Amino acid sequence: MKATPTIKDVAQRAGVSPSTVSRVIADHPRISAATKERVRAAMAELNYHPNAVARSLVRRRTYTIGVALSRSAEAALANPFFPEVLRGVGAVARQARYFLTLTTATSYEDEREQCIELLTQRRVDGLILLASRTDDALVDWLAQHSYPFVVLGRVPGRDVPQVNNDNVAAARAATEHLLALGHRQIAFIGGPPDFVVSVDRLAGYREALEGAGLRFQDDLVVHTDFSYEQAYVAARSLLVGPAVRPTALVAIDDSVALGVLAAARELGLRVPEDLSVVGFNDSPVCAHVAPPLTSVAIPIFELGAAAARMLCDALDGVEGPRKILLPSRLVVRGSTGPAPATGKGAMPTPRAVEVVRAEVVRTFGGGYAGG
Amino acid sequence: MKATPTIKDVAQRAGVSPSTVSRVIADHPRISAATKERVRAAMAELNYHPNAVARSLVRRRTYTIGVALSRSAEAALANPFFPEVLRGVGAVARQARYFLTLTTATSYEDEREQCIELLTQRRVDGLILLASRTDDALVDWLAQHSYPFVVLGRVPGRDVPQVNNDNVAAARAATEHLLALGHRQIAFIGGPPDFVVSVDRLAGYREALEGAGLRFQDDLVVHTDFSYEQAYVAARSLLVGPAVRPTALVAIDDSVALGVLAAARELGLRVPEDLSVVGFNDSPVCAHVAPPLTSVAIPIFELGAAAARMLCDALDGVEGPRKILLPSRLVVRGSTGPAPATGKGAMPTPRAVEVVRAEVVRTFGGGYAGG
DNA sequence: TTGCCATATGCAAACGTATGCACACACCGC
DNA sequence: GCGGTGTGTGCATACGTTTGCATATGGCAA
Repeated sequence: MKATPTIKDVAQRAGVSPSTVSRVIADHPRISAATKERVRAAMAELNYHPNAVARSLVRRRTYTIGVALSRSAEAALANPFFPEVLRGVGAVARQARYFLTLTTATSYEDEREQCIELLTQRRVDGLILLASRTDDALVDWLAQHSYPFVVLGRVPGRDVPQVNNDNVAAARAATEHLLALGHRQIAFIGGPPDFVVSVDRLAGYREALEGAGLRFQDDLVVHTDFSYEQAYVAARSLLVGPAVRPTALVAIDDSVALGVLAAARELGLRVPEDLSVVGFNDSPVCAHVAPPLTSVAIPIFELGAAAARMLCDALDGVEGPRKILLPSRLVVRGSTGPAPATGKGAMPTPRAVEVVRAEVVRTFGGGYAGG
Repeated sequence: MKATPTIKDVAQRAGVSPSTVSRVIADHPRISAATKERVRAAMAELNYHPNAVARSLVRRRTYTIGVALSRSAEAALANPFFPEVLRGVGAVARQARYFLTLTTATSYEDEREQCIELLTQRRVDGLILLASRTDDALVDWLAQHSYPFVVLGRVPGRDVPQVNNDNVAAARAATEHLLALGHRQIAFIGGPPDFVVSVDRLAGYREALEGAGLRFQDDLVVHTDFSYEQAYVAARSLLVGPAVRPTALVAIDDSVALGVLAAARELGLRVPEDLSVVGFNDSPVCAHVAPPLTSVAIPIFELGAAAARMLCDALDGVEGPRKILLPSRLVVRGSTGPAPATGKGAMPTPRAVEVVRAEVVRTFGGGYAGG
């Protein structure tokens, strides 16, 4: 393979100067049609392609954005979140002529280091990062050095560009679904308490309870990580504990809900007759387990797409909203049903929701897209 | 934010020339310890970071590798393949001081275009790509232009650098496991026939049958895509067809196996009493469905890591194998059991495998790591 | 003819770094 | 005192583009 042709080779071949070739590449209006054609012919003959590195150097733009997703436990393997958000980011980025560079780290610190490296070395023009913890040193650093970035998730108390789904509304809707089915003892299995998503979903759960005039009970709430195994343990403790056994349960993630299903099966509890279960994320597996899992569908692709749109706009100097909140959908399947009749006169079951194969979908939440 | 400091600012501050600063960055042995210290102090004071773009231009290396995974149906959402292979690639790449750029495309053609763009524009030093189809125009193009690349998968009949798991051996082992349980009517649900993985796993299935003295029967083989829904349809056709109903089934993917489980449930067939099922990939969900799914575990992380190692070595001029074949593990769970006794005198069940909660793991396959 | 404007192109200087070569200096042995 | 060797640093130039400014050319009005 001979040396890659440069702009000079093309210039020589077309009988013009390198600057003219450069202007042809940019489709400059002051270059005559005849010259453009001749130069383009030369480029084709030599199979010339502009060197992106050299362009980046002089334009001071790489047209690459960094994506940091691995920093969260949510991006774990079983979770469809990771590839789906990347699809969304990629679709918009490509359309806006940006490339993607991503970090792959195992620890929070390593991830932070990689992001800083990407920006200080000017390998990327901006960053999209998944923010999960309630306090995040990287976000502070980025804001302080005024690097362009967009956060996927919510950063409490900091006014930074962010895209999120309305987790409070989502959890409220999930809980209200159970309330509407007549449940009164509703438990909540949350994630680590230093995760924003845990805080928000717990808040939504609480709002729904209090909105229905019920008391928030500490002993119906348990925190785990996002794993199936931990959820299994947590569910057992909730279901065989000394307290009144809950008839319904909101799980912070589908994998957690699967752990709950396993625990219930083990304890001889039927779902949904004895226990209703709601999960989050509407991962593909929800439709494929027995019973099919009722779950809150998060618009993952759209989250990624919105974040990319926001960042690309900022980089291209286009005005736009700096905060976006996307709505979710409750997908009702077989794992939720009417509350069992209690011994003492049976709570009324307001109205049964169709729970068979057909999925009942409801949309809710979203908003705050102000500048 | 003031302008980013350059090597010249550091030089001025340290009272040396830019070239000396450059040599300090590279830890050149001919720079005195005193000078090095002074320059490093200046770098720290100015918060200087070398500009990667400028370095790339003059070194003619970006220290970035492109990763193209979205080109395969295998990389679909529900599939843990995608993030896991990326983890493997990322771990090795980072260690070798390379960054990752990835393509996100929806079509095969778009993906091809993006890869070519990455290489011709010199945005990346090399490419790792998932090759799934039996014929692949991109692989030809890469080889012809002698760009550095490594294929994840197998490219039949082309001698290109590649990393793969031994799909023939894996499918053979899965089938032999069923044979050992006494099954004689074993069906196979494969993927699209123009996928190498389909061809290889079918070949392994066939080898196992013929090794046991059984005839390969066309009507026990069905091709679908990798989706749950299509698998459900295919499984129904196999299980209610006019032919003798199979007592066991090898599915090309876990999602396909889940579709089979659903079809069986629907038809009132018990698993594993009436039908044994084996899947591929050992995705996390396998352990969490009822019955837990026996599956062939592919070393996905290791595939990614090996591919990255191979590419980085090639880029760094290090000698190494150009083909790697990794072994797989059969993870036996509850979805496979002894063949049901036939009316006419019952096939002997050679030996029961432990199938309860505990997982029986066996390793097999692998090889061909020659230069 | 002169002057002026529009159009089309070239010149040269950037962008921030790496590196071959020259050079200054000190030290050494003869 | 000389050539020789080693050590530490600077000078230029190169990497492949983009772009502000200058300039050449032609047409046209005065």
